[in-house]
Amino acid sequence: MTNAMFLILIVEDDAELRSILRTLLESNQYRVVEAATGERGIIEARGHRPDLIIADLGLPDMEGARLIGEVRAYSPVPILVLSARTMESEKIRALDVGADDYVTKPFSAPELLARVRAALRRATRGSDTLPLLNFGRVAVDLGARTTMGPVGEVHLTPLEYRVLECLARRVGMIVTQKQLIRDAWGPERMGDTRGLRSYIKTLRQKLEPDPGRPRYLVTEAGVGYRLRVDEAAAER
Amino acid sequence: MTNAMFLILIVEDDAELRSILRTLLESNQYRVVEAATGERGIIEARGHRPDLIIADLGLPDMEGARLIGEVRAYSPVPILVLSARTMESEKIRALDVGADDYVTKPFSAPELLARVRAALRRATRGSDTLPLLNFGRVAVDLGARTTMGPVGEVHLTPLEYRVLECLARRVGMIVTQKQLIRDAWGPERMGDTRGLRSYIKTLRQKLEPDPGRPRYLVTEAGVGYRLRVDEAAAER
DNA sequence: GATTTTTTTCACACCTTCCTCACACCACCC
DNA sequence: GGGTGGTGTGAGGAAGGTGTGAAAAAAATC
Repeated sequence: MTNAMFLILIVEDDAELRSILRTLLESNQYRVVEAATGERGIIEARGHRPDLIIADLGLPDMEGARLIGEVRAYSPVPILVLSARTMESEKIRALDVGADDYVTKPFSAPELLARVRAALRRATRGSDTLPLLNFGRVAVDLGARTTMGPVGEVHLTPLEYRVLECLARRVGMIVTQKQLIRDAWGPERMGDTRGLRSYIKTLRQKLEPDPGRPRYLVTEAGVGYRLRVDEAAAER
Repeated sequence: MTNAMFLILIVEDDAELRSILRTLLESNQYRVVEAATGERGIIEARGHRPDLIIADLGLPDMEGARLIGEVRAYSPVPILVLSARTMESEKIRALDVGADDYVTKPFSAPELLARVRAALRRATRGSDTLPLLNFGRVAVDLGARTTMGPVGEVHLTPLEYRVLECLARRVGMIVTQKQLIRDAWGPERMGDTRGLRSYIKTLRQKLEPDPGRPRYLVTEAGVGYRLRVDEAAAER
C-alpha cells in the first residue's frame, strides 16, 4: 500500500507553516489539499473526503472544536490537531469532541509523520471485526470477550472490557478521561476519575507484561490514556 | 450469490443519512426500501419481508427497542442498529431485545458494508449445523438429542436441551441471561432468572466433570453464560 | 387415578463486581 | 526545597448477582 493512496487535508491559517506541512507530506508521497480557514476546512472536508485531517487549533475564524464537531457529525475520518503549548485546555476540548491525536508546536518532521502513519493505520485497519489486541504475552479478543494469557484464560469483568473497548476503538490514538468515563460509566459520573484510575490499574495488572512499567496502556498526563499495539501485530 | 437477491429496509428519520445509506447500499447492488418513522418501519417490514433491517435507535416516534421487539415477535430477520451514542446501556438493551449487531455513528462506508455482509451471511447459513459438543467425558449430539457419558447415556429433559442449544448456537461467545430466557422460555418470562439458574445447575451436574468447578459452562458474572469447548475439539 | 417425570419456586449462603478511601508517588512550577 | 495537580496503589466494604438443596406444582405417562 502506497502513501499516494492517502489524501490529507491541512487546515492552517499560517501560510508559511501550511507550506512546510505540504512539502513534508508530499515528499512522503501523500496527496495534499489545503484550507486557510475553518470555514473552508469544513467545505473541503465535505468535498474531497480526505483520509486524514490535520487542523490547527488557533484558527482566526472559528473555534477548533467547532471544526472537529462539524466533521465528526458525519465522518469518522482521523483528525490530527496542531496546538501551541499554551493551549492545553483547548487541546483537551478538541480531543473530547472527537479529535484523534495532537502534536504540539513546534514539532519535528519525524514526529508528525509518525502520528500521521498511526492515524491512517487505525482508519484503514479492519473495520469489520473488533480488533484482536496483542499485549505481548496476553491476547484479547474483544468480539468474543476472551483473554488468553500464557497460563490459560485471564478473566476480565464487564466494566474492564468496557474501558478496554473504549481504548481499543481508537487504538494508537488518545482517549481523554472524559470520553472514557462517559462511554464506560455514563454521563452522570463525569468528573469522577477515581473509578477510572482503579480500572486502569487492574487492566494493567492483568494485561501488561510489567504492570509497573506500562508498555501498551500508557498514560497521557493531564489528558487521558492511549492504547498502543505492537508494530508487528498491527500489520496483517 | 449476488447481492441483488437481498432486500434491505432502512428505518431512519434523518433524510440526509437515509439518502446516504440508500446510495451506499444500492451501489453495492442491494435492493433498498426506506421508512422515515418507526411506525412506517414496522409496516414496511411486514409488507416487504426484507432480508435485513437497518434501524436508527434515535427515532422520533418510538423507542428503538420497541421497533425491534415488534419485528422480532414474528421474524428472525437480522437487525442492524445505528446508534448515535457510544453508550453501552443503549446497545445492550438493543441486543437484548433481539438486535443482531450495532454500528455507532459516525461510521465509515466499509465498516457498515462489512456489518451488512456479516449479518446476511449469518442469516443465510441458517441453523443447519448443530455442533457436537464435547465435555471431556460427556459428549452431546444436539441434532440427535443424545448425550453419552462414561457409563452409558445421560438423560436431558427438553428444557435442558433448549438451554444448552441456545448456548451452543453461540459457542465460545457470551449469551446474556435475557437472551437465554427469551429463547428457551419466551419473552413473557424475561427478568425471572430463577428457572435459568436451576437449569444451569442441573446441566453442570450432568455434563461437567467437576460440577463445583465449571470448566465448560462458565458464568460471566453480571452478563450471562458462555459455553467453552476443548481446544482439541474446537478445530475441525 | 396413580406414578413418574419435568418444571417452577423459595430462601439463604456465598461470591464477584464495583466503588471508595487514604496515602504514596511523580513531574513540574514557583 | 516546598508546593501543587495529577496519577498509581492497596485494601476494605456495600450492593447485588449467583449457586445450592429441597420441596411444591404442573405435566406427562401408564
